[in-house]
Amino acid sequence: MTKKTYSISELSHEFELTTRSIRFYEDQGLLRPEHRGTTRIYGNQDRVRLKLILRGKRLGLSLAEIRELFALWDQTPSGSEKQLLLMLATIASRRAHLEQQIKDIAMVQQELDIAEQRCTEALAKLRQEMSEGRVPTPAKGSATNRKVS
Amino acid sequence: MTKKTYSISELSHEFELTTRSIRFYEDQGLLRPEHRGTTRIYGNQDRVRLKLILRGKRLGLSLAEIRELFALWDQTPSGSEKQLLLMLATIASRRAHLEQQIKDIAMVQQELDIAEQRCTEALAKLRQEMSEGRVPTPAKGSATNRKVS
DNA sequence: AATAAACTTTACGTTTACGTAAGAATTAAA
DNA sequence: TTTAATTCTTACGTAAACGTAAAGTTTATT
Repeated sequence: MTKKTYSISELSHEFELTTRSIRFYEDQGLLRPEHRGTTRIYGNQDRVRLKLILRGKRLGLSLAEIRELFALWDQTPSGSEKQLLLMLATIASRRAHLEQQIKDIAMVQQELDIAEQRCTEALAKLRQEMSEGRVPTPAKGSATNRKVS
Repeated sequence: MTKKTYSISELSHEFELTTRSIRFYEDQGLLRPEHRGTTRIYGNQDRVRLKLILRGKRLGLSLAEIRELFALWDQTPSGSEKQLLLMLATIASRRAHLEQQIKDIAMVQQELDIAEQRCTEALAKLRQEMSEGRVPTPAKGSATNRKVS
C-alpha cells in the first residue's frame, strides 16, 4: 500500500518544485488538499494530480488547459447527450494535438540525428588530423554559417 | 522552385501569427531577414526558421531554448574537441527530453482512451434508456467525482 | 521555557511572449 | 494628388507562472 498522506514539503521534495508552486496550483483549482487546522494534508489523489500537472507541463500545456483536462476527466459521464458529444469532440481534439506533437518530435529527432552525425564526423576527422600531427583545418562556410553581410 | 522572398504579412498569413510576433522573434535573434530600405524581406531560409520556431513552440520550448537549438544547428562542427563533445552531450540531452515527451504523450493517450470509452458507454446507455422510455439514471460517485466535504 | 523547523497568508516583484495603440514613413491605387 | 494599404519604430500594457520577502502560527526539540 502506498503512503496515505503527505505534507507539502514532502511533495515538493519528491517532485522537485517549490511549495509556492504547489500552493499556486491549489489557488488555480488544480489541487484540493485537506486543510486540517492550519496546514495542508495531501492524499494519494492529490499526489496523482500533481504528477499529472507536471506531465501536462512537460507537454507544454498551460495550467488552464490542464484544469480543463481535469474537468474532462472528473466528469463522470452522466451528462446529457449534448454534453457527452461535446466531451467526445474535446477528446478527439486533444488526440489530434498529441498526434501533431508526435510528428513534431519525430522531425526534431531527425534533425538531431543529422546534427549528431555531422558532429561525430567532425570529431573523428579532428582526431585523425591530430594523430597525423597536422594542424586542424577549420571547416568552410556551411549553408547556415555564412558571414552576415 | 519555391518563392524566393516574402513580406512580413505574407508570412503572418501563411503561419497564422501576427507581424508583431515575427518582429519579436527577430528581436530575440531567431530571425535575420534582410532589411532593404525600411522594410524587411524574408527569404526561404527565414521561412524555414519560422517553421522551426513554431514547431519548437508546439513542443513547449521557450524562445530561448529554440535559439539554443538554432545555435547548435548553425555551428558548423569546426570547434575544438571539447566543444564537439559538449555539443554531443547537448544533443543527447535534447534526445532524452524528447523521449520523455513521447512517454508523456503515450500516457495521456491512454487516459484519453479510457475517458473516451467511458463517455461512449455512457452515451450508449443513455440512448438505450431513452428508447425504453425510462428516465436517465445519474451515475453514482466515481473515484474523482465525490462531494467536496 | 526558549529556540528551531515547518507551515501559513499576504502581497509585491519578475520573466516570457507577446497585445495594443500611436505616430511617422513608404508604396500602391484611384 | 489625395487616399488607402502596408510597413516601420517606440513604448506602455498584460496574462501566466511563479519568485521572493515579510511577518505571523504551530509543532518539535533541547
